[in-house]
Amino acid sequence: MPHALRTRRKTVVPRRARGLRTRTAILRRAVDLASAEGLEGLTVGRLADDLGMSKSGLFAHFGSKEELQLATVETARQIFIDQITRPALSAPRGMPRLWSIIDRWLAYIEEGIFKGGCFFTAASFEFDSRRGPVRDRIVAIMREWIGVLVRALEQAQKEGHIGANIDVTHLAFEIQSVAIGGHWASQLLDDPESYSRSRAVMLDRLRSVATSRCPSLPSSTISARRKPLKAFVHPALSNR
Amino acid sequence: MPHALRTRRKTVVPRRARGLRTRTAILRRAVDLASAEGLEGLTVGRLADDLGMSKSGLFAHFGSKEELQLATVETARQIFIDQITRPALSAPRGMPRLWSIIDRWLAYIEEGIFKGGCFFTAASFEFDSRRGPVRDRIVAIMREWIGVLVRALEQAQKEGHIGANIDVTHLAFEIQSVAIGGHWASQLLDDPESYSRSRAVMLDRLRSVATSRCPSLPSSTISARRKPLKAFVHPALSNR
DNA sequence: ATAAAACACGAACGTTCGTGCTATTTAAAT
DNA sequence: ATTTAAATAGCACGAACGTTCGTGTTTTAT
Repeated sequence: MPHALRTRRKTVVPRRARGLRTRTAILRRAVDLASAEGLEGLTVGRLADDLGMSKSGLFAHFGSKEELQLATVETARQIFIDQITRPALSAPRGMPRLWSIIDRWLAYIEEGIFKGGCFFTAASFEFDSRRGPVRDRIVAIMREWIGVLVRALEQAQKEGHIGANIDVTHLAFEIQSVAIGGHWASQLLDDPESYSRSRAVMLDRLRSVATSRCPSLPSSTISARRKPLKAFVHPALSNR
Repeated sequence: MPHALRTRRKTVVPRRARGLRTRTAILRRAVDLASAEGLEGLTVGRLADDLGMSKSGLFAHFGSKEELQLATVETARQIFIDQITRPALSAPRGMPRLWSIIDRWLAYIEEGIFKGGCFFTAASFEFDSRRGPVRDRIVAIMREWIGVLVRALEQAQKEGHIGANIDVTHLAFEIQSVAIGGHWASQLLDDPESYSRSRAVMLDRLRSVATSRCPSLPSSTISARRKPLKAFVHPALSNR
């Protein structure tokens, strides 16, 4: 809901121990709420009630809703790094590290900690047709994420784990697409197998580009027949 | 914005020539606006201004915002059927028809008629964490769409165009994922090659499951090196 | 031509939102 | 213990939203 005169306040800088603690608590809750109801659906009043504090008290920590959203995005990014990309660095370069990233990502979502699935997938589609700093930040983080995938693939190529003729950008796009597809099937269609489906597809794709020098990947689960997605056939198309 | 007591008005039934004409004009514009700014971002006042009529005058055609949203969704579905699935029926069953569906879908989006890309992709992610009739309808239409893909794949299998051991549900999920991925790359990252990327991936996947009896598919554009997705590398991950 | 029905408009409603201003509480520093 | 600044609360605002209502205007039916 854009205001006629958007007054954007600067971030509130001076902060002591207590303030920093509540600020952290606010943001932790904000990420959770925003993953479920979006960064815009996350209202100041709602968030304040949820934490048992006043609207204005909470608001004072950020100075504007936009700053709150930016801080929430930053917090989500930090969680993602702590839970997924950084731990994956302990895996050997190349395919093992790539798979570690993917597997941790899927496992983290599958745990269902955030009701709304992947925070950034939701944020991507919420802000893809808007303007301003929040969108810009989300775009930058998503480019960063694609960069992580591409780099891991390039390393796998350099290690000889995947063929030298493989277009890694292409493959990164496929991986990202299937990840988003999992979000879609899970959140919209309530498909309980959505993420295992994503995992299986990614595994299949990676296996198809792997060389004999590639360290072993987890055993494929594709061969096992899985339940079909529930689907209705459009009447106009049912007549052969 | 949920009201304490949601008063849901019945649809306004009695309608004659003039009313039907303006109603059609409203919905045509509504689909366009909603594809860009979402079904919720589509406000009654905004839409009315856009069409040079009064809020209340427009509102009277639907009785509630929810009914307006439902009618908009229905209109979008009809456009989709008219532009994509129905014309594709003229192609021979099996792989040609499947590719006709996919190609028309991508071509229609690529024309950029709707600023917000694919209406249903946007709507899917906007309503995936909500409740109510609008979400339910979107889910049903998406299941219908998956059904179209699965059925086309099954026919291709029956015609011997693709291998009998192929899991068509799996493949339909991949196709849908890559389509959504194209939307993502186009709308969020402003990647001008996004949809041609989607097309290339789908073509590649279909080619990999095609038999020798499969009628020819368009020539692949994959081999040609394409520009990489713009990406930054996360500092924490740049250290090997 | 006239009555009835359908359509459109303007003004106002109640609510929710982000935001600003001022007072009060809390915790740290002296 | 007193001072001082940060942290929170209380209250009110203007704007935008969906919605209602009374009234005028156009179209259709008789």
